[in-house]
Amino acid sequence: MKLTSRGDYATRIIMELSTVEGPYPVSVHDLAARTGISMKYLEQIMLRLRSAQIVRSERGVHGGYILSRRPERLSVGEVIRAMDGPLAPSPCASQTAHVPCPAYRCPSEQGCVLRGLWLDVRNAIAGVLDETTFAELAERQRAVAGASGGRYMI
Amino acid sequence: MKLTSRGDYATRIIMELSTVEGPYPVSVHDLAARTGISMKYLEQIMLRLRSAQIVRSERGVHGGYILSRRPERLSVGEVIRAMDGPLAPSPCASQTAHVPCPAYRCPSEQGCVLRGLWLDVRNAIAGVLDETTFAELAERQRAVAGASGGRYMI
DNA sequence: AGAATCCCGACTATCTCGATAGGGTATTAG
DNA sequence: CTAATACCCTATCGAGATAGTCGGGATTCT
Repeated sequence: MKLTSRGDYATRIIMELSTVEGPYPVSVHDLAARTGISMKYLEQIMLRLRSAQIVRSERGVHGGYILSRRPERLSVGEVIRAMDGPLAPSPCASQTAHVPCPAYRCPSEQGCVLRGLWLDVRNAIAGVLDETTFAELAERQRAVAGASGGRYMI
Repeated sequence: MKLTSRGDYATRIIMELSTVEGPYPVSVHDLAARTGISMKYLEQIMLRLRSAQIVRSERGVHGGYILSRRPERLSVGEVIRAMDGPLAPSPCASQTAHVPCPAYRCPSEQGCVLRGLWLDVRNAIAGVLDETTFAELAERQRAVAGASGGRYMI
């Protein structure tokens, strides 16, 4: 049930973008500096985020990436799905990209006990990730930063 | 957040073993026939399950594998962990195999907002998988099999 | 024009997954 | 005792994903 580094990185990046007032565009260069991710790899991640319409880009000298929605309306689940695919542990339990099991193994989805279980797991995961917005994460960030008199900590 | 086929298979296998009265040993040959998994691959899975002490084996002519505990005391979580590792999406959020993030990326686990989130996800997953026993699954299986006048369906 | 920036495809190691293969060891039936 | 039945163990392999890296092209601003 692992998260890939892409998913983890993307979440960090979007957190970073969520704390930008403005909004004004942030360049890959700046994002790399702020997160410690290599520029080239970060660039790839940004392309995926853009094709998922989570960010939009502006080209040219003062270009960069901007959230395409306000952090209040952007959930962690969307970002993870854009990077790592469906949240469900098995395709047969996915709500956003459902694929049934091969028929010879699972003759009926309705009657499949395991699918019911994977569905419970999927719902548990989605319950957390789809209900957590980046506004909420930014809020938590401010709380811990304030409490610890804190330096940058992502 | 994917389950591997090993995890899926192992769950099916243990479900199968949970419905064996006795208990008496079931051979790899029989398990393969009942689940449709190739014998050789199934054998490997059984070795892992044995080294995790989820099943024990008996060698010789009437040998095979037996659950080492009653299905009431065996959770799906244990089986998944034995096959696919920790349930947590990130090692820093694992309770059974905790590994901190590199310090340059995450100076303090206490203050890490993302770790908090991954921990929520981990707890959501574990809440389902550690609370579901194979006795419970076998019960559900009987319920749907009865309701549909049912044939073998795993 | 030139600098900063995004855009895009190719490339490369490394790993894991899913499986197959082949032989070794214990137990028991006959 | 021996053959059959089973588990035990290690090695190997192809395909695909992961985690990056690299080089250059296109766009925009100064």
